Amino acid sequence: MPGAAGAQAEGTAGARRAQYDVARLLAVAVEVFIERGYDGTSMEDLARAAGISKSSIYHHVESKEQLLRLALDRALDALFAITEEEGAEAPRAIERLRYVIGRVVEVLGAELPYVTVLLRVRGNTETERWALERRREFDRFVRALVSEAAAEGEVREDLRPALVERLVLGMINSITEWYRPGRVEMSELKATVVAMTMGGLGTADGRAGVREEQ
Amino acid sequence: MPGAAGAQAEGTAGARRAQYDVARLLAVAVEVFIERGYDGTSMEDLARAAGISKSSIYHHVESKEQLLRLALDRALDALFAITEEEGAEAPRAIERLRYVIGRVVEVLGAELPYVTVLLRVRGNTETERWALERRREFDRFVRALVSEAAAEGEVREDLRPALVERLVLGMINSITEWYRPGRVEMSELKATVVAMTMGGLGTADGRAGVREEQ
DNA sequence: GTCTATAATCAGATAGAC
DNA sequence: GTCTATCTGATTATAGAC
Repeated sequence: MPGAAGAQAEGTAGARRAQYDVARLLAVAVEVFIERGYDGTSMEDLARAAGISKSSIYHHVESKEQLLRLALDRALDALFAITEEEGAEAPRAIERLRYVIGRVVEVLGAELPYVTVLLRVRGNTETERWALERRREFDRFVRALVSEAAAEGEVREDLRPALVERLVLGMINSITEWYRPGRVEMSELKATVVAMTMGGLGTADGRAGVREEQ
Repeated sequence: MPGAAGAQAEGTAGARRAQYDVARLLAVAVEVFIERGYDGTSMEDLARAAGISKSSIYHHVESKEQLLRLALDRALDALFAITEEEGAEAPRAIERLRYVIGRVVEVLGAELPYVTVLLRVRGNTETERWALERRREFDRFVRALVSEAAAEGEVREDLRPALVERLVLGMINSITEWYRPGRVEMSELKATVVAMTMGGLGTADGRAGVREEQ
C-alpha cells in the first residue's frame, strides 16, 4: 500500500474517506473479535480489517485489551440501563420480569456486536473477570425478579427460580449466535421469546400473568 | 465409550504416575480449552496442565488442532446417536420433540466438556467449519421435529418453527455455561428444561401434548 | 514415553519519519 | 493520523538423547 490509503486531503467536498476515531475503530475491532475470537485476533488482523497499519491503531488505543474493555463497557451499560427503566417498576413481579425479558432481547439486538463480545468473555484477564462480575450482577437482578414472581404465585412451583433465570437468560443470550438485523423482525423475535419463556410453546393459552401483547 | 479416559492408574499398588494415552491427554486438553479458550491455549499451557513436556504431547497427537478435532468428534457422535434412539421414533412429533429435548440435555451433561468445546467453535479453521456444518445438520433435525409438531397442531401457530428450534436449542446449549455435575441434579435440570420449553413457566398446566413426566 | 534444546514463525508493542 | 522498520518475547513444532 504505497501511501494511497493515508492520502486524506481534506477541506474538499470530494469523497474523502473518514479517518478513524476510537468509536469507529472499536466498531471494526468488535466485528473481527466476533469473527475470529478475541484471542484469535492479532493486531495485524485488526489493522487489515481497518485498512490502516498496526502502529496507527496504537495511536488511538493503548492495547488490544483496551479495545475489549471499551466493547464490554458499552454492552454492560446498555444492559444495566434496563434496570432503571419505568417498566422495571411495575407492581407485579411477573410483569416486571416480562418487561425485562423483552427489553433484554431488544438491547441485545440494538447492541448486538458489543453484547456478543461480552457473552464470549471467559475470564482470562483482569478486564474479563471484571466484566464477568458485572454480568453476574445483572443475572442476580433477573433472578430476584423470578423469585419475587414465584413468591407471588406466578411461577410453577416445581421450577427453581435460579434454574429458570439461567435458562431464560441462556435462551436470550443464545440469540447472539444467529440473529442478524433484517433477517428476522425484532418485534417477532421479542414476542416469540416472551411467549416461550412466559407461556411455553404449547397450543393452550390463558396462563396467569400472561397478556398477549404486541 | 463413557469412562474410557480413566483406563490407567491401576494394576500395581505402587504410586506410579499414570502415563498418558490419547484419551487421557484429550480429557486434560479439553478442560484447558474450556478454561482459556482454544486460541488462548498454548501447547505450554497444555503441557503444564498435563504435567508433561510440550514435546511429549507431540508424541501422542500431531498438533493442537488434532486435539480439537478429537473433542469435536466425540461431542457430535454423542448428539447424533440420539437421532437413532427408540424414543425419537414415537408416533406424534411433539412426543419425539419432547424426547429429543430431554436427551440432548442428558447428553450435554454426560459429555459436558466435549460438548462445551463444540459449542464454542467459531469456524476459524477447516476443522471448525466441518464441526459447524455437522452441528447445523443436527439443528435441522430438531427443526424438522418442531415443524412436524406444528403441522400436527401441537405448537402455537404464532410461533415460527425455525425460531422455536433456535431458542430451544439455545436454552439447552447455554447449560454448558454453568452446569457442573453434582451441584444440580440432572433429573431436575432435564425436567425443568422440558417443562419450560413445552409448557412455559406459567402456573397453569394441562397443555396439549404435555404429560407431567419425572 | 519422556526429556532438553532449539528452530522458525508470529505476536503485541514501540521508534521515529512524514 | 498514518506510515515503515524493528524490538522482544511467546508460540508451534522438531531434533535427538535417555
